[in-house]
Amino acid sequence: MTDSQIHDPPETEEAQAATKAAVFAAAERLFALHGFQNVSVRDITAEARVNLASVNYHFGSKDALLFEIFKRRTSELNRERARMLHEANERHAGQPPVREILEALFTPPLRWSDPANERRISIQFIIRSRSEGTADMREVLQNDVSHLERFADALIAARPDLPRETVYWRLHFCLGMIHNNRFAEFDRLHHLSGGITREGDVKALLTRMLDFAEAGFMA
Amino acid sequence: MTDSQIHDPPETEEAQAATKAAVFAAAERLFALHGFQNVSVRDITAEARVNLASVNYHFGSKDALLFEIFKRRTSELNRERARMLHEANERHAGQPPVREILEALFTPPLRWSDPANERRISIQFIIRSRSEGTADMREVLQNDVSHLERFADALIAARPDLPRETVYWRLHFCLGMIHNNRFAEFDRLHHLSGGITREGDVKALLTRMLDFAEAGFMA
DNA sequence: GTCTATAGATGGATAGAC
DNA sequence: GTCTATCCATCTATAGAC
Repeated sequence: MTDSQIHDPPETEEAQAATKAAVFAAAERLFALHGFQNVSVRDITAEARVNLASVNYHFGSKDALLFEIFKRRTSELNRERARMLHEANERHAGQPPVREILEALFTPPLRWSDPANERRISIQFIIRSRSEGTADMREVLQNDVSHLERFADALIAARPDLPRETVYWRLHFCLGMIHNNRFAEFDRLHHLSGGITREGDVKALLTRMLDFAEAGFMA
Repeated sequence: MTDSQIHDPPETEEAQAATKAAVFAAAERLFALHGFQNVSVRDITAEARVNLASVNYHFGSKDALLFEIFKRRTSELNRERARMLHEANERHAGQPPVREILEALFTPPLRWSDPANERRISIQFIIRSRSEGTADMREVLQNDVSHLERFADALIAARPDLPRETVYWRLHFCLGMIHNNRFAEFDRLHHLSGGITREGDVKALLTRMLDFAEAGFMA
């Protein structure tokens, strides 16, 4: 009679996945906009229109949810960068010039930053995790540098005349350029420049960044 | 120091000033090392070895304490930068070259970053306030750009051939280079490079940053 | 002025009903 | 599985004793 609850109906499973996805999306958005510590589990579940216990049920804890968002987005970003670096290697028989290496480093986060891109918020989340991340995230950032090593090696090969130390520092400067692309900094620049900077034009911004960084590497 | 000219009970006044200074120093240090939201009033008063109520008595609230540290350190930094820019102007009859303008922008925060400098922690506090600051601080950062305007104007005058928009973006890139000089990023770079980068040598780092940024501006 | 004790508010996590 | 009610820890801020 009332056996319909014994077997998991497909609707339930879909509803479960939908709930988890809603929590994930709401959390990423709120964390990216307001900071990790300024967003409570209650804020997330309210935004996602699910019940309060959903975060702990689906992810274990608030920190585990944070970490899962972090892992997914960084691995996606690293994959895109690695693919572009691979393509640059293929185009140039394993010896791409500095500009194309930097292009593989800059393009993915800038493509995500496009106002038309649904991942626009994800890159803000990633940038924020660099300064506000939990101990888990900081440990990953600290130890998981294999992805960056490939870029460092490529740059060293492209500029064998430079001391390796110099190349590492210049890579550090380039990363700083990327990490400064936060909403708040864009707004500040917009204000400073009297409104003539248009951060929505990510294609133009990419060219600007490449011009600046490539010249810096050639010094 | 200049407050000692008021004639009141010396011991009490000194003790009061000492307590306030101890709270200020402990707060700045803990905030810089662990982040604003991760440090409680209890942590601060314990570190300063004063009673729990001291923060509210001397500063009004935790946020007001944060804001007071922020105001003092940023005004000190801005003053040093303005003085160096002024000196560069005097050396070059009001038309300093790009490198000397950038030198006035980079030198103060790097001088503070020296391991031998007692303000080493202050610059970490300032950098952190850019991403974790309260609404008060963000409003100041957003609206108080008069200090940066002088640098932007000087750069525009030094490169009149460039579109103004380009100069603003390149200034933004330079600020990103500075803001990326966090302890955590230094550690990561140290790890990535196999230990060959020495961030303690701030004089060398300043030269590296100037070489990179100047070349970027000449593109 | 200093300090203890506590109010008042919030947040993460969970038990238990359904 | 979902959701409500609640526990418990923690924090800021403050009242009141001294």
